[in-house]
Amino acid sequence: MTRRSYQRLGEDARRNALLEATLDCLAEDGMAGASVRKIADRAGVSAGLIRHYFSSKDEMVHDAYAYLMGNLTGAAAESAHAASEGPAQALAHFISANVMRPNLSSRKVSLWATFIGRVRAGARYAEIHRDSYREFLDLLETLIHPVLVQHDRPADPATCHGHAIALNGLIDGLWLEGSLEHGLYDPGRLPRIALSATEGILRLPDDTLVRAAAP
Amino acid sequence: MTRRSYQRLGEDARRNALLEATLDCLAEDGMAGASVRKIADRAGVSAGLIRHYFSSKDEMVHDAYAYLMGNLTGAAAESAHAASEGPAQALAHFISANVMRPNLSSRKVSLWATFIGRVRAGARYAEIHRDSYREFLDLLETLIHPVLVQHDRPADPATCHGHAIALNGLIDGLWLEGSLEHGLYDPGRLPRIALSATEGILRLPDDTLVRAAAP
DNA sequence: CCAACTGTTGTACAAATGTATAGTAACGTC
DNA sequence: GACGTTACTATACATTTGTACAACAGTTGG
Repeated sequence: MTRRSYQRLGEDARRNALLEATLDCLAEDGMAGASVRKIADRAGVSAGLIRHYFSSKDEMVHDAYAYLMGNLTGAAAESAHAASEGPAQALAHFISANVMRPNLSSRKVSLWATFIGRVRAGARYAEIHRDSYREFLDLLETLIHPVLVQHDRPADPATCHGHAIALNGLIDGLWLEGSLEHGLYDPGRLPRIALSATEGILRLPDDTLVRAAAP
Repeated sequence: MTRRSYQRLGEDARRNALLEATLDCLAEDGMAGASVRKIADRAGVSAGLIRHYFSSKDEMVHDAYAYLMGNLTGAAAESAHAASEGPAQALAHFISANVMRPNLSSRKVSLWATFIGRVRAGARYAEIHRDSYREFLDLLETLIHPVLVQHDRPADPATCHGHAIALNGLIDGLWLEGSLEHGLYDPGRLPRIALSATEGILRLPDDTLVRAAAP
């Protein structure tokens, strides 16, 4: 019996490769099709290895969820951080980034939805969801507040929180439908729609954010 | 060998029972856990019967998706239709209905998300999604237009369409997070948040819709 | 260059899966 | 009340699943 040759990888490299392979399989075939054998195949290792890194398949899938959400929020937060011309620009860039590539991606939406479908029944999924959602809301609130102050709009915590909830809904929904590429409209219109809607929700003068987002 | 006694049901009754059982199983265990045996158990029939009504398990799941979406949009459309005091009230009721029970339901969101996760890879899922999304957008546009006219706001088709996209995003996102019961805020606040945000997006005077929705 | 460590492979196994099919019994019809 | 139709049950079968485990080989330190 000849045995496959292989390369020993460090703890983290192999772990990440397995998580990426898990996400690939999940994006293609959903929970039903992501078997340990397919995942191992995709990662270029044998099925048995998975249990060397994760105590069960479930644990691996949970970790893959947390890994995905970290990437998603991280990418959007970065583009807000990169904006240096005042709070309106930071908010505008953050919102735009969420409805443009690379965040706007059918693969990412598919994964996100597959996991969301498990939140109700799986306590661990619910935990990861709640954490990433809270992080997103907090981020939004800190971006909204200075913009409201700048335009002399009410900016008490309750108002900010309500606005953050509404904006998160808007972003989630637009990101979702835009990513699914159903061909009902051009996703290129999304940033403008999102910014204009945000101006309305926050009762800012028209074009405040649209102008801030322009290059 | 004693054989289970049973009752012969009409074509439609049994079909619907199987679709409901499918949704129940999907809501609990996702695609991975919804096996023909579990579904048959839940419906109180033997596993073999499924193939008498559906040519394959996949076909049954597809049908269950279409069945679910029909119910969701139908319920919201009804509450808009029931409003008889002008266009603002119809729009306000439609939006409220989408972020309140019975549409606000963790079971429904779980199902919806599980299906959305399959849209990318399954052509039939994509078709059902596109159809139900288009129906929702059209419905929104016909509700928005008279309200804009009433308040002397621009109401050309392009503007209406953009507003419908934004509103759909807002509704989707709020419905989703509200249904997941993560405990980060009180879902009872959602109708007010949704209506206030809609006023902003459509640039209507404050409280126009909030007042219209009041009993 | 050898020895110890452990990342990695391959195989084994019971349980669960979708489908196929033979046979049974409930119901409408005459 | 016998009869034919068919909704329905039960069993069988090949595949796939998650997990377990023994054997192997790449790597590191001496």
